[in-house]
Amino acid sequence: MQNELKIYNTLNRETSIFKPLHKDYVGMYVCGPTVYSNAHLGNARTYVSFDIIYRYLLHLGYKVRYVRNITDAGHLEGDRDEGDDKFAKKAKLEQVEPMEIVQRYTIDFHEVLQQFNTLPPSIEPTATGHIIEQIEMTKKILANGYAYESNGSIYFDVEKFSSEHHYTILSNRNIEELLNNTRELDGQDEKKGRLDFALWIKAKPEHIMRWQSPWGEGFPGWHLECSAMSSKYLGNEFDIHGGGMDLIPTHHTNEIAQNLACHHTQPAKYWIHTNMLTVNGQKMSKSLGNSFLPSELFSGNHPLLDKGYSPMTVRFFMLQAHYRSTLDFRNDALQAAEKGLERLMNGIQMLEKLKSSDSSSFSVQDIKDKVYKAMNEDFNTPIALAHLFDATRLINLVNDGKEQISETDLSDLQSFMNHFVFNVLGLKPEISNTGMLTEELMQVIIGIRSAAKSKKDFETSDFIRDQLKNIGIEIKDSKEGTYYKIG
RNA sequence: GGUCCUGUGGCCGAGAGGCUAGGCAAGGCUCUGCAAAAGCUUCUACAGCGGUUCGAAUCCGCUCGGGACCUCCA
Repeated sequence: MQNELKIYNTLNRETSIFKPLHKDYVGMYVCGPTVYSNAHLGNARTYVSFDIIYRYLLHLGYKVRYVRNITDAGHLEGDRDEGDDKFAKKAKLEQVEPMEIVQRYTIDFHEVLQQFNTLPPSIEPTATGHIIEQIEMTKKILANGYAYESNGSIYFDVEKFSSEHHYTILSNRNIEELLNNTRELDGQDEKKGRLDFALWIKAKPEHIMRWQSPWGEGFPGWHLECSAMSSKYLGNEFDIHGGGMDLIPTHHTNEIAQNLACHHTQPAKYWIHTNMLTVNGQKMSKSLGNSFLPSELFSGNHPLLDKGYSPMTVRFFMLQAHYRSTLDFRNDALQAAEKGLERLMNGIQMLEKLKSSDSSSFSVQDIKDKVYKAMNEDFNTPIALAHLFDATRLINLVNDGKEQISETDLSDLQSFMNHFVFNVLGLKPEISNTGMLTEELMQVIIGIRSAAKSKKDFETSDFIRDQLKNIGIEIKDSKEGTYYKIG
């Protein structure tokens, strides 16, 4: 099963069988957030997508080292390589220390990802914790002749690099066009070429976040940190490098260039890129001002939403689309996901109560094979889910006595469904946080109502039901008994 | 302006030459004191035009929509 996993690789735009560099081990680096503001839902989608990839690799038995950085310095506004970085800017705005900004939004990021039930990475390095490594790398790139100093800053020489290497291998862009693109350049005297980017930036006097370097006080360029940290924790060559698609043309392109210029190796064997989350057909982004905060989504406190949706509904919603497709975010679609998730979860609950027969009228192995096949096709979660829904239908049919399942098949299906849905897809049952007292009180009330019902005192039973409904508690009678739902 | 991607039923979304995706919604049925829920089941599709092919949603061309990147972005 393991050897059948296929991954789409941005490097050659082909889907091919995944072969790790070292048998049974996988090194995976994913570009993390720049923590200068709240994580929005688009950010969350990327990390949920890589969470699925991480979980599935673990499920296949790989020992995975998953490194995801926190960018807490050096990320410039624009590519002008001048002025304040994002942290200093925000810090000024909010009148706090830059590291307070970093702290606040790092915590926010972790909280958001936890709500979406993503597993933490193995290592989560920060840019500020790896200044020395970045300086060392800059030195090497300088020594190798792919960078130059200009007014206390160090720039990567793209033109020189591209004469020897395929600079645009990831983006598949035409380098000549990029170089000749007559887009407006405002005050770029320091750089030789318009594509050149900063490895190290000289700090202005008012700049707070600054470090001592051979070239004076300054701070590192954004692209360098990922190169430095991935090399440090995963080696010069590792298996998977991931991130959002929007990182392809600049950030990842430059990362590859830096690694080649420094170590003479292409860092990752497989480059995986996730697609964007859109709102009404447009990319969700901070600059467009159409981003959703997860908290707004959970509470429903947003003009585009009718109501709030739980983190698991949103996670499920994301899984219903392939990670390389754009996913359009809208109220109706969330509503549909909420119902769909409920159906799947009900199926899993039902599975526990199923009675087995002497033989099975359908093949459990067949279901499992189809689900694995889908996941092996570049982590195709929508198809995997489709087959899990087929399984759900069969579970319900067994319950209705229209299909049969043997004892061994039943326990096989139980462990498979539970493991796959909870551990691989990372869904979890939503626990109502009403507490034990509410639960006990509800059981008392339901008991009274059931007693009235059995005496055919429907006036009383309906009265209880109506009163509860008024305070937002719904009573539902089913064959298995009466249960309630809050909200 | 340049480069590239994309257009699937009421909605979201898979598929990528012949074989039903799936979920939601809608209709029917079952269960039920009633209601709700739940379950089963049915239906509706491949932007338009032309071409290749025995056969196209899937390949090619054109037209018309939508989007991304070329600036920071997950």
